Amino acid sequence: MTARHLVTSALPYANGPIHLGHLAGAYLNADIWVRYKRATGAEVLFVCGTDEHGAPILVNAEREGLDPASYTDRWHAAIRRSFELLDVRFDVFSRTSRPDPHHGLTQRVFLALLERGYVFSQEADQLFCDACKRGLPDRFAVGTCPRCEYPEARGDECPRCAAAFDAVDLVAPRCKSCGSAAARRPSTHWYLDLPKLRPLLEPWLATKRATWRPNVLGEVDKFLRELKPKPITRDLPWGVPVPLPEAKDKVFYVWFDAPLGYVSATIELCRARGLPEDAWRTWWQDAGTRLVHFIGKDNIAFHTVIFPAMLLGSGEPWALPDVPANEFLNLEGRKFSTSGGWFITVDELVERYPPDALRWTLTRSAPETRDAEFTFKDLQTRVNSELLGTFGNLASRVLKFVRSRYDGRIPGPGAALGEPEQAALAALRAGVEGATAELEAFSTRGAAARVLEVGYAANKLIEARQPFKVIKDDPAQAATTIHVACRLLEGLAVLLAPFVPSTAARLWAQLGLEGAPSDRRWAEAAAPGDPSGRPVGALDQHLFQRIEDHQVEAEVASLHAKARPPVSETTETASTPAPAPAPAAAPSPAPAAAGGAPQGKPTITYEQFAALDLRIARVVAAKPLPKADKLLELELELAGGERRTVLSGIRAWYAPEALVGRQVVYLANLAPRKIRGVESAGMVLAANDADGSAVLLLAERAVPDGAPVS
RNA sequence: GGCGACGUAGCUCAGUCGGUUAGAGCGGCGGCUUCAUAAGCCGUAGGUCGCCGGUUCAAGUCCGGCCGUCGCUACCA
Repeated sequence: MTARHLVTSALPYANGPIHLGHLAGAYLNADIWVRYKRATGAEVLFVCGTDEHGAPILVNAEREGLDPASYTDRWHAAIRRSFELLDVRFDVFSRTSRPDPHHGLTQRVFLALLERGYVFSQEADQLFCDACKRGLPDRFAVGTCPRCEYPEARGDECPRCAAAFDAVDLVAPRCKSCGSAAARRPSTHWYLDLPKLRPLLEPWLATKRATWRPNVLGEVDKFLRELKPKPITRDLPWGVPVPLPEAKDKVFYVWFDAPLGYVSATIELCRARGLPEDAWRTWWQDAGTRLVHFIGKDNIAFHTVIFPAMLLGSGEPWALPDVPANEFLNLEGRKFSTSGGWFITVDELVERYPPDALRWTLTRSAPETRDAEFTFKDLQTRVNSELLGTFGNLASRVLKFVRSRYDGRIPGPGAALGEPEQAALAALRAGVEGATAELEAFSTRGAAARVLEVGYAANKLIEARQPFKVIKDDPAQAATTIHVACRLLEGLAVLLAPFVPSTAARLWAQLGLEGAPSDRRWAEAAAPGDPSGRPVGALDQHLFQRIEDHQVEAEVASLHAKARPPVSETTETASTPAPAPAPAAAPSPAPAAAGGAPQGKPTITYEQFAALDLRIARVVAAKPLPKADKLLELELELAGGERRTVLSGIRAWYAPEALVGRQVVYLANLAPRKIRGVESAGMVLAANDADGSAVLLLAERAVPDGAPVS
């Protein structure tokens, strides 16, 4: 078995708080696994850090009037603190915005890939609109479909024949906004040639098929089927610069540099420890190291295909990972939604509950095989019934008995071990074995269940022997039982340590042991030492505190109070003062959203503005468009009962029935466009919120339908 | 819409390679116990394993179709 392990947790994107869903998905399980591995004597490095590049951070920083560096400073600090509060202890928690070593490393890997032919640049003609004086991304170009000659094809796809192509393939391309003919200008982009890397990738993946989870393999296969070159450069002022003279003003796409953040964090740590400059290679480029990426299901393709492809293609002997990806955690029956207010931050929960209560609950409900659920009722059950009822009460009943009947010293075995004692010790050994097997398969949830079973067995021993009763007639027997129970508690402290570290340490002290349970080797949990005669420690504090019904009710109520209704009603104005800007924090590395910053557009004349036929229109009917997740088909009424059908991509944020009767702002003279088989006449105006959600512009008070807007 | 994962007791979830009467915890009901934090232990009720079809001596498990949930992706004039 490999004794050196490099463990990573997905780099959180530095634009929002960490919530329970993130924790359960990729951080807590990693922390537990690392603690377990260390207890087996393995050498482990646990690295993480914030992912700080990409357009969303740039945009959000701008909105708050901050430069991206100070913006990410804030979130980096907040996220780091949240992990500390829950005792998730990384060896290093870095950030991808540090030029040294992160930028240098990223550039070096890029150059290696380039040199070996796995990155190619394409000086593709990019469409430019000279009238608008800007480049035309796919979406802003229209033209004639090269395949079916449909005259209104979009830049990337033909709505009629469904052909996919590049904007420059369009026949007679023109600018979508002003309609003038588009010019071509060469522009260079760099691509990671994934199809070319496939031969390196597949032999390695083949070795993983037997052990990886089905959810992971499913994503891998899906991604491999559609493997195509991926662009790795962008025109942004924030990111790792592309180290080529011809790539001035270009940076790497955030997904390219982010996973290398794992490596740069390692380099940073080695430096901080004063090791030689190449020491990090022991962790990343030595056959004796096992690499494990803990991530959520949204990140699978990046960690199983793209990042390994980058490493393989660079020609250095990189370690390649195992990828235990979790599914998602829901909260009280709904998805976590930062923008919808349906979330709880770690910081806020730690004010009311001990970290260990949260760690245990999240572990027991971890979404290892499918989406799972966190509820406060569940927290209560797991704390009251499992932690307190099974473990806490066990410690209490046994140790207090030692205190009161044996003068505070653990008795030696007064008699030979009987069947119940043997059975209990066998259960402990089985627990160690079972938990080990689960952990080796990356199931912290399964392992916790096995530890719980040891607790059950210990309680059964007490019931079977009734030492509190037997002590009168057969003191030797009672002493034997209590002696064995103390050994079980010692084993349990070792087993519990990765899951509930601070509680395990307190139990350790209550047992009168020196040091900490994490000092003890994991396998030795099965055979605790002889505690005879050892004085127990202070018992003035219970291991766990009960969670009362009223607490559960209060939590659920306050969650509902701060939540916006899911998709039911249009948001009322003028209420929430929009406190913390909290766009969804995607566990990352993830690709940046494609939508770039709405850069300031060129000044236009009044005539140009007046060319827009803006009007107020009443929504008289609304229904989801079939086969489209985002689109709503709206029936609008203008003056004199004139009706228009318009499509709008707001389905995620507005329930159709809630829109009927509302007066929206409508652009009436936009060229009609057929989408998904339905012709949309014009568009309804909406603002884009920080998290990308749409907020409709509505008439502040009722006006006649069709009223002009100017 | 395409692709993927999932759908098991009132609730939360286990079920390895197809193999006897499908399991656990919580909740319900009945009992025991009082060392212990109203904690513990025993027993019991409760399931058409989403639906339909197929393969097989045998299907919760494999295959196909359908429905539902979630994710990725497309649509967001």
